[in-house]
Amino acid sequence: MPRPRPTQRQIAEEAGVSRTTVSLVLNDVPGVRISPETRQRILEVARRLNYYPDAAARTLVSGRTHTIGFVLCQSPDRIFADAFLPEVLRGVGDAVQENGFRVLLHSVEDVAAPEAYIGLVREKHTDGIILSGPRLDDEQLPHLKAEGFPVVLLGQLPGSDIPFVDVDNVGAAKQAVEHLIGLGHRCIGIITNAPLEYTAARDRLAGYRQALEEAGIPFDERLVCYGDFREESGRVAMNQLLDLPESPTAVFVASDLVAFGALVAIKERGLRVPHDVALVGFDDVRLAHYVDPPLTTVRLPAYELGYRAATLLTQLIGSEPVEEQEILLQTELVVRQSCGAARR
Amino acid sequence: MPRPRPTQRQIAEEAGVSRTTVSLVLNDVPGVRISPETRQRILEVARRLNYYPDAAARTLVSGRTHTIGFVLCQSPDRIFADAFLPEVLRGVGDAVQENGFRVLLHSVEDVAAPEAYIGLVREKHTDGIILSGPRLDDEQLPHLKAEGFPVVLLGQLPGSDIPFVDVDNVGAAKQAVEHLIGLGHRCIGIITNAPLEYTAARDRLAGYRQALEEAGIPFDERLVCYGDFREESGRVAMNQLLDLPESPTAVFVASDLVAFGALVAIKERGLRVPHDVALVGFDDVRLAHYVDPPLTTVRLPAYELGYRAATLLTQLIGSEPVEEQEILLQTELVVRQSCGAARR
DNA sequence: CTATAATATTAACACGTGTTACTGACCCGT
DNA sequence: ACGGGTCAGTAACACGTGTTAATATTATAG
Repeated sequence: MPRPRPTQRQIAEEAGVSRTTVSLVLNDVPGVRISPETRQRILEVARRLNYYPDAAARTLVSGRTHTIGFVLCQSPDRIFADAFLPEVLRGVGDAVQENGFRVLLHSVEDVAAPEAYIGLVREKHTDGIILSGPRLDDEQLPHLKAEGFPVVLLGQLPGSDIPFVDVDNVGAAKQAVEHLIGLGHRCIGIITNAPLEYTAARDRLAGYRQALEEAGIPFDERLVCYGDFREESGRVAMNQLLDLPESPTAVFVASDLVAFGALVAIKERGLRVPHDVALVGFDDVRLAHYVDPPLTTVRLPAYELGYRAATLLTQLIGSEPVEEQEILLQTELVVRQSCGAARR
Repeated sequence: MPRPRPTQRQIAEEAGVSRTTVSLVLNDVPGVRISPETRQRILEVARRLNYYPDAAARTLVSGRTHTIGFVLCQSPDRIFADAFLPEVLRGVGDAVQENGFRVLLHSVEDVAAPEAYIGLVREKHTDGIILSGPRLDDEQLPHLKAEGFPVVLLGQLPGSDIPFVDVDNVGAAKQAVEHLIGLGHRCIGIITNAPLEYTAARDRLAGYRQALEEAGIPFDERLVCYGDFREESGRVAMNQLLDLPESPTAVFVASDLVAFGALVAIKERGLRVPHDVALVGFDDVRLAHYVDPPLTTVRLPAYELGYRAATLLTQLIGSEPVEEQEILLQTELVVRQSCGAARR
């Protein structure tokens, strides 16, 4: 029969001391004087018995779980989020390990459901949570915020002052469009990644407008079309653009997936990329490297998103004074062939 | 200042009963008679105070965490595993939610490290673990097995009798090769997904041989080349095959990523797929749909892998008698254009 | 030699819950 | 009136740990 797990009591008995002393030694409590011999003896016994502290008991008495919750909201943009999830999780994992925390994963289908993820908090499974893909219709979030429970958003929630980590969508889009302008294009269209209810979509459109403005190119509403995460929406949108009397010579598509649809639409008309239409995408999905022609796009720092979010959260949990609680990460333009830069 | 979380004691006071009664009512303990009025009163107070039981206290006294660990071993085949991780995790998530469990995610860089994931178990964070990508050099696993700690492997470990869930690699490879044979090919090469130290690679090669044998096609060692997860290895291997005096008219590549490399090699020689060389891959990575020509491949049931593994684990934890503890999931051949079936 | 201080260790409480054995109260049949 | 039985509820223990206030022991100073 398997002997039971060793406890501090057993160590105490074998070492001939009280359980209190064992606890003090094992936790290396500062400001407490224990003789070196006793200390040594206890450590030896603990090692011999292969002692590990009981997480539940520790949590119960200390009130801290040393665990963070990673809440994954399965919105329509899940398709996009999925592509980066492994990288983001690696970042989160590395960060929490450095700080002695663990990760409780929780995916939520319907954020509106009252019991969505609140149990993680109320039952004290976690000391804080990362909310990936936060929604405005989230009923619970304001409560948590009000109670001072540590929360970090992966993504943004307009009008809330909850700490977040996100991509600098405005800057990234601006950079992409500037690149097209630099290649000599003056008539540049945009296909958004999603309807404008989504912050990311609005921001990327804003970046597009900023780039035009700074280059002195007038904004033309007809050159703006809307995607909805899915490939097919890109095909439809691109066809709209190509049907214009003056169709654009370049298009910034604010999502790689949508860009693939746009690519299909262009090919269906017998046109060529980048010769007839230059294309720049957004996300740098793995696929982007492989399509024909390889897609110029904006790379998201997925690993860093996770790493920074988890780091920020552990700081908040530790009540450390945190200088920046709203982090916008820079992106990187990956130039391939779809923009026409290579052929110059 | 935020008032403290309500406990059973507070409920007891407000309802004018003992704490024991509160516990009995909230847990709906069978075989205990409590008057309907008291019962009702307690439930109302609990609801009014927004009571949630404390997970740590519950775990401490019951010995059960209602949590499973998902241990992700980052082996060289991580590149492959990543592609399916989100789907697998969805499956795990759904299964555990149905059974009232949670998921503690833990990624491990170096399995050989003694403290790799053993803390999850020793500190009693979990009631059982799913080990994704188990390795033979795992020192801890035999101990856990010996102690009867519930473990389910996602993947196989030859020579161990630990419960596992995996893809039927032999059957899948056989099915793929049979398809090529059905299309009239007699000289069929294979590029493995990995060196033969990997069980999956051995099994897929075995499936290839079985298909040939049953069709009465002699096995030719020269038609076997080896990949190592990465694209580049596919390019090299395909070049070897194409350099043969009698080069194959069809090749089964036991990994999509490696197949992409093979595709490049073929194109570099000015040959065409499937006209000159037919190709079948393995995994059905998202990319497979997009390359030119779209890759015929074997689809892995990623969601189901996760779902079944988690379900099996919760059964083992509950000491339920489980009929099959070694589960091989069937795959699905996805016919696209790279195999030449479409043009018939 | 006594008063004070430093050192080494411990008893006792707290955390919030699950569970068992026990106590009253009440009713029934004789 | 009294033993036996159901009903409704409770006291008490257990789980393993962190932490504070107190105690025994020894050293130091006056």
